[in-house]
Formats: sequence, C-alpha cells, structure tokens
Amino acid sequence: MTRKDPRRGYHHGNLRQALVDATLDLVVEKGPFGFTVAEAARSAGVSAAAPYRHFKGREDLIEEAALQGFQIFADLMEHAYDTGQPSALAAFSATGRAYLAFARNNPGHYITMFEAGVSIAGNADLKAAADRAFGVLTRAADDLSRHVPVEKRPPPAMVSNHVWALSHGVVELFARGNPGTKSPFSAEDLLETGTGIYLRGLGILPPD
Amino acid sequence: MTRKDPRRGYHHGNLRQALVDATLDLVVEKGPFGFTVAEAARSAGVSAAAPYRHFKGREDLIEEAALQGFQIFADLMEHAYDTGQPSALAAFSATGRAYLAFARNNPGHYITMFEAGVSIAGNADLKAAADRAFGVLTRAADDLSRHVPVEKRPPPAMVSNHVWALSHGVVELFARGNPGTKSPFSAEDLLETGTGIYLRGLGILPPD
DNA sequence: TGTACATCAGTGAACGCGCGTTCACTGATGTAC
DNA sequence: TGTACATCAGTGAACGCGCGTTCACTGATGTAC
Repeated sequence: MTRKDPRRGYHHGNLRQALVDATLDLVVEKGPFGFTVAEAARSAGVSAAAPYRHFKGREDLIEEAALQGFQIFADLMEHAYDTGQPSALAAFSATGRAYLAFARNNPGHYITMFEAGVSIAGNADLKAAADRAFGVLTRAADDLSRHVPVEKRPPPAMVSNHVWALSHGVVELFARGNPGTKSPFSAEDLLETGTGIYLRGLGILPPD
Repeated sequence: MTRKDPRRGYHHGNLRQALVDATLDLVVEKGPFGFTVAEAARSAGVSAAAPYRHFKGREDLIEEAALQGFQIFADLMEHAYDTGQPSALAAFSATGRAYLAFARNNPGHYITMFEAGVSIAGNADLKAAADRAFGVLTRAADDLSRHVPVEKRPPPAMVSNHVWALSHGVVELFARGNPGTKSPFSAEDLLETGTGIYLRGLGILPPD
C-alpha cells in the first residue's frame, strides 16, 4: 500500500514543501537575499545537507518557490477574470484587485517572483506560469479595449502593461512598510482610484 | 596651503568617492545584495580594510550611495519642473520624463535607493533628500490639479502617488532586462502613453 | 627654509563566522517472492 | 505472513570560501615654530 496519509511522506514527511514554505517565510522576514539554504533547513528541523535530497541547490529552491507563486497567481487571476464575466469592466477590475490581494496575502511568493533575482525567462516552467498569469491581464485589457472607439484604442498589450506597471509600483511602494514611503492612502485605494482615472482616460468610464 | 587639487586627496585621492562609485557599479552588475565591501575595495585598488577609514561599515557605504542618488534625483526633478514652467502640464510631464531618465542613466543609484533594502526613514539625510525629490512631484501634481474642476479633483498627493507608482513600476518591469518581461513597448513609450491616458482621465488633456 | 612632531590614510595579517555543497554512512520504509 | 533485499531520505562531519571587521603598524602628508 502506498502512503495512506499524504501529509506524511517518508521520514520527515513533505520536507520538500516544508523547505519551500520556510523559504517563503525567510524571504519575507530577511529580504530576498537574506535567505539561506542552511536556515531554511534549520527552520524545517533538518540538517543542512537534507535540502540537497530535494533540490539541486539554492537557486533551485528559490525557483520552486517562485514557480508555486506564479501558479497560485495565475489561478487567482483566472478566477477573478471569470468572476467578473460577462462584464469586461468587472472582469478587468477584478483582476486588478486580485493582483493586489495576491501581493498582500503572499508576500513571500511575490518577493521570490519579482525581487529575488530569479530569471523568469531562464526557466521554461516559470515562463509558462508567468505567461498564463499575464495572459489573463492582457485578455481583460483586450475585452475592455473593444469598448473604445478604434481610432483612439491603444494596443491591448499596452493597456495591460500600464496596469501591470501601476499595480507593481503600488505594491512595491505602498503595500509594504519598506521605505519611509508612507502614503496617506492605502494601496487598495491607490490602485482603485488610479485605474479608475486611467479607465476614464480611455473613455471606458464616463467622465464623471 | 590646503590641497590645491581637489581630485587628489591624501594617499589614494578620494577613496571615499571611489568606493561609492565602485558600489554603484557592483550593485548594477551583481544585484543589490551581490555587493560586498571587500569587492568594492578591490575594485578601488585598496586593501579590504581601507574602507573602514571612510565608512562605519557596509550599511554606511550603501547609504552614502543612496544619499547621493537622492540628491542627484532631487536636483534633476527640480530642474525638470523649472524647465516646464510656467505650464503646469509641461512641468508635470518633464518631471515624469526626468524620473525615467534618472532610472536609466543612474541604475546603480536607483538600485541602492529602492532595491537594496536601505531604510529611508531610518536616516535623516536620506529622508530629507527623498522628501525633496517627491515634493517636486507633488508640487507638479498640485499645479496640475488646479486645472481640474474642484468636485472631481483628487488630492494632489494621490495624483503624485499614482504617477510615482506608475513610473516605478515601469522602471522595474520594463526599463531593465530583469525578468522575461519583455514588452513590445519601450519604457519611455509606456510611461508617456500611460500618463497621457491618466491625464485625460483627470480631464486635463482633451478626450481626443 | 628647515626641522621635529602630529596626524592620518593606508596595509597586511588575523579573527570568527556562516555559507553552499559533498560524501560516506545509517536506519527507516517499501517490495519481491 | 515472513524474510531478504533494495531503495531512499535523512545525518554528521568535513571542505574550501569569502566575508565583515579589528588591530597594530607604517609611511606619507601636513603643521608649528
């Protein structure tokens, strides 16, 4: 009989995932480069050598964490998009909110994905998951663009890049305690109002 | 007579600045945490102990680099603002372009300022320089806001936060080769078109 | 102008540290029959 | 069901490494008189 209890694996039981989880915590606590394999092992309660049974090395471990992040992210984005259907506007807004919610609720993932120096293009799995996530954003932007008169309609990829940049900027500057960059406005407010004004500029929302 | 040639200091001649410059290069080359005091010393051609004549430690060196960055940044922003006067719109656009130009031309500074984990709030000099820079952006947004009917005028600080977030997001995602995040559009185009649409949304640019 | 002294920016050796990684190993788990 | 064997996830010790930092030092530069 093969393992009846999937929570417990061989010896430790899911050491692989425990290491990924430890990585996510460490990266939040000590910054994207404060993370060390040794410390991840320590906090999973195993020897420093154990991680090498599951990962080729430090880079491999971080990439796995980032990969899981992109997969969760893509799932959330897709779900948000579906939730907003059939309204292009509702779908678009929902993906924006999902972006911010993901960054807030999964700071470890967000950091490994965007701040830990992982090369997305250098790893086919990562690339695929990242493309899936941003594909949703582009699709949402595309749907929305159809409501804009052709002659003043920017390319959908451009719209999704604008929104992505705004979202990422808001996350980096205002969704974390990082710098002395306190804002009187919450990240959620900033993203909501920012995209609102932007959509008015596109002519999708009424000028009031 | 005190030093007639300010380029050459004592022994090395401006070791302090040479170390800062080395830091800026290293941080671009190896990422915000790939930087080490030892390597900065090496590339300045001095022993590993020498930096401690000029800086209290690693953190102090990075903070000096970031401080110089904020000062240059603030100067550029002020100059851009002045250049655009008396048109509020021209001044505003110029500061946006200055932001991106600074990030492009001073990647080392930008990294030490925003990605190296330096706490801006924790250093009074840094805080002052950062406030000066973002004060310009807020002033530009404030000037601009006066052209918006009061009832639909968002707080100027909110507008400047929007623009800052968009600018930062564009820099992080599209102005560097970092991730697999290639865009068919240049960072300059994205910022220009993005703020253009945003300003239309504010009712400052005509809807065409 | 010359000399004696003070200052100070560097050196080189040394330290303790924690890291990433490898390796031979061991003991628990799974499997064939 | 029991036994012999294979597999495999861990261990613990060891390695070489480069780092940040300290320290006593030295030799160049500045300064008082």
